[in-house]
Amino acid sequence: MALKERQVLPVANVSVQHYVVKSEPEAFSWGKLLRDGRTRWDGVRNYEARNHLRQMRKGDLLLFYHSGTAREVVGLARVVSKPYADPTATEGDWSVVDVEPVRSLSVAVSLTTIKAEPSLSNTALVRRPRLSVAPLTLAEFDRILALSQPS
DNA sequence: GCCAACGTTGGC
DNA sequence: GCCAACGTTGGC
Repeated sequence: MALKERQVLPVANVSVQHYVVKSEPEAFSWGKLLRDGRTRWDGVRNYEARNHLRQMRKGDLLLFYHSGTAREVVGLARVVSKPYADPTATEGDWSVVDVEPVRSLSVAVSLTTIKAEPSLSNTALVRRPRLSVAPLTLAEFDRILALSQPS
């Protein structure tokens, strides 16, 4: 099932990297990204998260997670720019990428579901709850997408 | 709303 | 360079 998913993605090759990005829906929601069609993923002020942003390439795939009240993965997005300097930063050395939605997940995958899944016990969502931009292995990415398929 | 986790800052 | 204080994030 996850394989079938990947076949319909616009960019599907082995060099694609996978990440999870978080946002509180009150601050910036998946729905807003769908409406806007594209956004600049700015405001990251954590070095580890920034370094992940800097490693991103065009075509990399992002799971979009709602933190705070929702606590679920709700969408699939992709990186559509190289990393570049965050124009909202008044001091310091921060980076952004531009992001576009690919599609909403059929069923949102809750943090509860993710925590109950043994194969996902090492994900940043479980182990690094405060890290807002984190890499996923292909297996983790595929597993979360598989959990989003209605049975 | 609380608080644990944890990253950052600044005094020494 | 250590570490206490502080601020922020995000789960509960």
